[in-house]
Amino acid sequence: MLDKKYNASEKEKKWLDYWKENKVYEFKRNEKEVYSIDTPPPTVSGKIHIGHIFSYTQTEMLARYKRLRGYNIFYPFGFDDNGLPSERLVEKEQGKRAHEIGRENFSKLCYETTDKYEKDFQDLFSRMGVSTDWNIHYKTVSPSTIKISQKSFLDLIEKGHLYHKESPALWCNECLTSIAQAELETKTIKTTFNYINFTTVEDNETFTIATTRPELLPAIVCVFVNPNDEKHKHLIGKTAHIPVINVEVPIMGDEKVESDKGTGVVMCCTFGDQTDIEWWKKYNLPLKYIFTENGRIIDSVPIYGGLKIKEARKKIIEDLQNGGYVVKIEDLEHEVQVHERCSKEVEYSVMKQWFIDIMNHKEDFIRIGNEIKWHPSYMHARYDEWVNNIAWDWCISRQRYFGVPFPVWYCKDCGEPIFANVEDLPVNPLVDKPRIDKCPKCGCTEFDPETDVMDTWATSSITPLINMRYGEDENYEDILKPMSLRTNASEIIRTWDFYTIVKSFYHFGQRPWDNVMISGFVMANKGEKISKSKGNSKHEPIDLINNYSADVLRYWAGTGRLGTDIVFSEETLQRGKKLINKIWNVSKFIEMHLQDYEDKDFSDFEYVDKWILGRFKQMEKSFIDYLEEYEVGLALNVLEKFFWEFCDNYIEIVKHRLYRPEEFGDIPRYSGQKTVYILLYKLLQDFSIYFPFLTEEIFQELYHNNISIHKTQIIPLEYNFEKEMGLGDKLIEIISQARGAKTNNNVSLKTPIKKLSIGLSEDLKEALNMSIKDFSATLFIENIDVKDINKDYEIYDIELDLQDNEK
RNA sequence: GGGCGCUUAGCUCAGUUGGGAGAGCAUCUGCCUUACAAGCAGGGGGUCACAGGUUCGAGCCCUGUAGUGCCCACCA
Repeated sequence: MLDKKYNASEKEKKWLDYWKENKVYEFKRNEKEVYSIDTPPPTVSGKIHIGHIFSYTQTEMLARYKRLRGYNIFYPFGFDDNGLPSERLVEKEQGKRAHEIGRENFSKLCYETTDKYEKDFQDLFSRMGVSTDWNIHYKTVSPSTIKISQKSFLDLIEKGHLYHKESPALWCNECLTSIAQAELETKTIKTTFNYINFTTVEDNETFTIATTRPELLPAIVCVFVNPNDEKHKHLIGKTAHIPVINVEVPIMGDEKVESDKGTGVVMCCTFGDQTDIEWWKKYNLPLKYIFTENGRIIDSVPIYGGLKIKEARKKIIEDLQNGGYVVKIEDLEHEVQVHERCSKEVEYSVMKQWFIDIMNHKEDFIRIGNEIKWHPSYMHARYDEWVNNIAWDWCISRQRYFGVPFPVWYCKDCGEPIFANVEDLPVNPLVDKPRIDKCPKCGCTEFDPETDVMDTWATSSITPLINMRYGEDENYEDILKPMSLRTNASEIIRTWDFYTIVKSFYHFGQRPWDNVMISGFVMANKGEKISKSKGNSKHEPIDLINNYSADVLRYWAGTGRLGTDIVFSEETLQRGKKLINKIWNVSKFIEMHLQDYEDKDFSDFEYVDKWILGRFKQMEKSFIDYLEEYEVGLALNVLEKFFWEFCDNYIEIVKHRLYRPEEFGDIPRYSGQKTVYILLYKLLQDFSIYFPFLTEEIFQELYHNNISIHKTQIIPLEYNFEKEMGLGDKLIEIISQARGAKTNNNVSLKTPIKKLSIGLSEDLKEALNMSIKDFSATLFIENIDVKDINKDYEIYDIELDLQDNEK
């Protein structure tokens, strides 16, 4: 028998052990169709906050739904322990920078630290009831992942989509590495807008340029004006003299200059921004690179060499002012691009880097985006927007330590790259040697290893390949090309989703998944996103689980609409707690009345039973429709609404029949038993998506016809009770009004109704006749006076027996 | 400045082809009813952000404005 009260913490532990022991969520190849989910590997350097719980749980619910629909679920978890975030975590824990610790030791520390955090993550997700098979989980830095990532690299080399080139790249002089466009964030900073006078060499005409970055003057290679700018176009073709540093550069015209921005005259430096790079390429301008990799001016620049960028800015402004070249200085607040990992302003560097070709295949990436079904559909536009506006090939070189090494050496003499053989992977070029003993190009016998490591996203983007064990003897390539579903929040559409599509297209020429499901964000308050920097995540997931239970927290995570932000709300948790309590109580009630029940073929249902079965069928259709659109929250809405109606109306009606067979008859009682037997089973199945623990406990106690409720299948009801449904709803309205009459008289609902005078349509009269016993018992009616009318129904008079109340 | 969302009761949120404005919490009033007082029944509470437009009819469709969120651009 079910306990009087449901003890969540005790039961949740019990079923976690049970599921593990019985391998309920184990993935095994079988004849069933596979449904596969590519779920985001959380960064172990971060903390799991309720935002993660929100989106991961929604995915998990989908996995449970598909499992109940008979699919073989391939649902692995991964951990992202790769790259800079892990390095920064270790540096923070050690209180030292990576280069102080040394490459070998530092990598070791990274492995140890990430292992430790992974364990915590795994425990937390398990506690939430995540139905993953931990045997197929992966991490983004492990020998097998490195192997697959290097294999991916070599495949792209072979296919000609990867190239090594000296080219301007975004550079972070805090992290001392190049970064990709996708790793940029914007930040508002206060700076000054400096108006500086230049002169023409030819006729000594003064003109003014405005810049926020005067320290770039030594890097100036050209001055641009718009050829249609009446005020300035006469300058084109002349030569500009740059004050203080005393160099002369040409003045040229380009349409891209906006005459109403600043003074309408722009200096082009190598490099200050994206436009500089465009012009540098377009007009084949010289390269004057003036920054060191750690953010200083190179020594060869007179006066300013050796200064930090901001010191140089200050000094050059002073020098310009002293020379009388500064017209004015305005305070300015503007957005700059910063590295998302450290929030420091980025610069541009020019060095040899590995790039993946993006620009030549944008149309293919758009086409693949069109082949994927996006949930909700409007998220597709964000993907298109990003792909259409991307301006760079993807730089995957990082001048860091902890990451996937490039399987590459370079000839010491001619620089020819020597690639590792696929069968030797994984390789670490710092330790391993190339197979060949001399350079095929120049014959030199010495090689330098590539010291860079790959961008984190270069590996994260192949999670489908990691999942399918790409290129291994035993693999899942046959069932995971493409995977069924990718899930993530909207902010990484541009990175994770996009890069995964790029890789999948290059490796297989096809989409990586059929569907993408995008979740919303959890807000701390209205209009305030939860973020680490604000420290506004007030609730630790583990505390919430301990205080409320995993099922309750899952309820919160399972509310709301896909892709829509929600505010964390303790009231929603309370609501979930009440719902769970209600499910428990009604199950106890049903269990009590099924003690002598034997399931057998029976279709002669009582009228009211047909009504509730019909209602369930109607609800279940919309429940399933929502889930097929990945709307777990909306599905829960309709389920919950039905459930309360089931309790408050149907159970209240049927209980008399269940309690008193001598009064109602054995067959009507059996009809009620069969109805609650079927409906509780189906309700438990539907709720099991949201409350895996609670429903398992009840299922094992009442039905136990399977090793787990999570291994059962949802099979829609075949009954067709269209007619009973509509009329039944009307009868409920009448019952509700009669109950209202009692409440309005401040008497108990048990108070007998002496006489109910009511007018009914023909249909309703028939319906009432068919359920008259249930109807009377529910309302404690002694006498009904029924008239014929044209409309559905009308209550003329309710006469209550108020004697008890008057004493 | 651009793309895509959001704005509905005091709070948290639903509202699926345009026709009834809803749920939970909070609040008020009753009720111990052979599952459940962590419950049951009932009431009050909304110019559906604002302004126009289309339509017999708009929370829903169109245009604009404001606030807000994600992403991007803007470093002249």
